[in-house]
Amino acid sequence: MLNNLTDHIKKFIDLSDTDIELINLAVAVKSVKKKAFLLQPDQSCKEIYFVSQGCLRLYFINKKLNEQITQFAIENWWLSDYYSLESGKPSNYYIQAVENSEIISINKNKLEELFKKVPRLERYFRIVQQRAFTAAQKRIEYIYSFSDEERYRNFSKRFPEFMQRIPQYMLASYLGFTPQFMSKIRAKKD
Amino acid sequence: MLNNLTDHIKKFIDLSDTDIELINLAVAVKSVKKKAFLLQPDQSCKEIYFVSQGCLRLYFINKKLNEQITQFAIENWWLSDYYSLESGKPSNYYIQAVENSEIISINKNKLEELFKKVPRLERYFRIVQQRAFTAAQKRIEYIYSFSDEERYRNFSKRFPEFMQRIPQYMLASYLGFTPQFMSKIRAKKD
DNA sequence: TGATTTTCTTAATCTTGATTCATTTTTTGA
DNA sequence: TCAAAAAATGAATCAAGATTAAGAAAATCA
Repeated sequence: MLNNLTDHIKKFIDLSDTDIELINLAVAVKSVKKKAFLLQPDQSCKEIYFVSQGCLRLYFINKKLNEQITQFAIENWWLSDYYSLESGKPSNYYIQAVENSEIISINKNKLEELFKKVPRLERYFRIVQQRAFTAAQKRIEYIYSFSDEERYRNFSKRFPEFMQRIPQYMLASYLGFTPQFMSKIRAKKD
Repeated sequence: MLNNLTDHIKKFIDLSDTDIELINLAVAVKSVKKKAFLLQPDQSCKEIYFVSQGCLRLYFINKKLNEQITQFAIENWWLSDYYSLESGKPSNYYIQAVENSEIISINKNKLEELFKKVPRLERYFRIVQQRAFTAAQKRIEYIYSFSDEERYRNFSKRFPEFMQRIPQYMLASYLGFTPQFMSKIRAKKD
């Protein structure tokens, strides 16, 4: 549903019918099956992804050869490897669908053209980026404030619905500890 | 020097002389003595800060009553508590000068007015926020990729000049470990 | 629906970095 | 310039969470 994107944008800026048409011409809608990849290491990232429906994860393989998830994206979130996108360098990351998902993508160059045609979109993305940055900061604050066990309990209190949607080992990875440790703390009390 | 700010902006977007005037009218320049505070907990954060000269740090007091630094800002970096800024809620953070510094501040409301007069600034801040987010992501990647010792060695290789500017205990705090542990790994080899 | 793959659990041992407490070195400011 | 405060070091003990190695339970799919 293309509307999911423009509806989201309308929460932050006004859009004329022409604006909406221009946006819809610039984007592409993809149905992505669970476990399918939108980005793999050594590809350079050319697009940003808006989750219209479903869930994506961003992860890399660390030195111990485990998957390390650094972000999830659910409905109304953007996801990309901005480092690769900006630098043009090959990514270290995978972007993979955690569920069957509907994704709206915009190519980097098309987005630049779109900014020229609809300059107010700069404002929308400024706000979106600021929020993403704020969330990343909060995450760093949490990492340094709480023990792994506390972060797990905290997360399960704050996002009980989301926990239903993903396997536990993915949450363990996102929180930065092993599935074994997660079992241990879950066994204590839940 | 007001020029430091407009010069930085000009790296990303074109500015007319009028734009520059409007920007300079909206901002305030402050000389900030080492250890002076720009923000303290329970105040709500009303401004964003651009470091024209010097160094700022953003930190909070964690549950163990230690200072936890989450960001530094040196020349040409912006710093703020965006969470407090956006929500209007009282901050949990201190923003403090690490060195005698020259800081250019913009009040939140003045910035909104300025965006109306110079809409291209939305683009500048979009790019700045995207880079800040990318840096925060990289930081999270590092936290989960490397041991504390590896992160220390990594940091000292990548930013030798910056390490000269700040006390070691601040770097230990930023990297998330104790000064004692830092002494230990420095003693091994340097 | 049964076989295979994926996910979760348990337990023993090991490691990294915290804690505590004391001392030394460096910086600052009156 | 010297006293006080701030910063860095050292060593002993401790704890959170990793690792390793099974095995059990759930989900998937042909």
